[in-house]
Amino acid sequence: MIPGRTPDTRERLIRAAWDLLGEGGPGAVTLRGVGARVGVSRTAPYRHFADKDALLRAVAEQAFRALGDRMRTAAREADDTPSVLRVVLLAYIDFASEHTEQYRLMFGEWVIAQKRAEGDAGGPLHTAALSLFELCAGMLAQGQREGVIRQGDPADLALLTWSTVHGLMTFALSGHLEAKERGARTEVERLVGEVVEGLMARRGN
Amino acid sequence: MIPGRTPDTRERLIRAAWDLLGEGGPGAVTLRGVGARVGVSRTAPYRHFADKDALLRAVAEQAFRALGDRMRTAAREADDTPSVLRVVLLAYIDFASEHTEQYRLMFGEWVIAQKRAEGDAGGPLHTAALSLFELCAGMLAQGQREGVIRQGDPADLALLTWSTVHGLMTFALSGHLEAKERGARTEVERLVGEVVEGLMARRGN
DNA sequence: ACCTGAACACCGTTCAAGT
DNA sequence: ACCTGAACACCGTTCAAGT
Repeated sequence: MIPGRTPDTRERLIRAAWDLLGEGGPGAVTLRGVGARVGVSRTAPYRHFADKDALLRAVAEQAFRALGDRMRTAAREADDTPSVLRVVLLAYIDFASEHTEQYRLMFGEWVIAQKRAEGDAGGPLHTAALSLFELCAGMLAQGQREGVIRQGDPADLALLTWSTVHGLMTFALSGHLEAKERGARTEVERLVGEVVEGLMARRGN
Repeated sequence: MIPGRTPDTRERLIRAAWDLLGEGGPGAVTLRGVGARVGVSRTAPYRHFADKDALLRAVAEQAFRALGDRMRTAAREADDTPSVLRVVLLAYIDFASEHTEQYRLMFGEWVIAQKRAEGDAGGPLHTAALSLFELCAGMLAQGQREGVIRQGDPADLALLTWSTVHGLMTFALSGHLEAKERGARTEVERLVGEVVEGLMARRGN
């Protein structure tokens, strides 16, 4: 009688797609496989989602939510602004490293067409991405008020910072970075430190 | 009798795949379609490539070559170092904007598994990416010697710069950026300017 | 309201056979 | 050396039919 006590089919389909994606990449996510894992027929998902992309969109939304939660939780654990920035960015790359396939779903090639299918602005996918951006911009604006982050449009700083971290993550995941040095994770961590360093206000400026 | 006078089937298959990719995205590239465009059967490509991925790898290699040529040509048109940096980065985003699908092939999700299939290091895909990186690092090192680019490991600077530009491009192409303001191209151009600004040496440092 | 099974159109890939 | 046609296993998706 309590709604949501046992996960309904819709929720279980999303979970199954999430797991299959994480285990075997995009190629491993088939409606047949998702149905089988949940214990329904291969056409059952069509009762809950318009098509395969709609199911994957729900997975991406959940990934955005999980990443946002993780960043906000990390933010609560630090007190001063430069450290909170570093901690949040590290939480970001940790999520991307642990959930590689979900991360690629959020920012990869596939998502562009999906946002258009959602109606460009206003869709949950766009809202979720915007919320992450605003979290980042808000932290930078706070730091500027405290005088520890350098001047400039906080939206520009946030976009540039996010772009750099995303770019680093992309190169790390694609192996373009890995070849240079063993331990891509440590390498990215160090470079994120440099990014934060570059955001700090300079004495007398 | 002159070898390469008329393009052979292999070359025409690559060209057809490049065109289909550009016109309709990854979904439009099918071995059947490629064969049809060239005027051979759908199984003919297997006489020239091990499988579909091998054909796409050849397309990616050509894209890397085209991007490299474009950057080097742009570099020759500018004289002083700060301007050459800006010009080369703009050539980069121009290529990415004009050949969106090919650009995604070079740095998207697909390429990771491919590099592994190539044998991680030493493969043409990895060599091509490394060559672009070294072009960027070389320009920065030259600028440091001239005293116009700030201190730091040129490899780090190159990686951070490239990551930022690639990240900006990703967000622009994915529409995450586009929503904020009309004219994503102008926006990216302005932000690339900020990136170059951040690389300049500061007086007295 | 939710699920099923059969069917359809489309893939990549293999292989025996042709020139 | 290069190409072909038939065939196979696998997709997403539709639809009439069941409870």
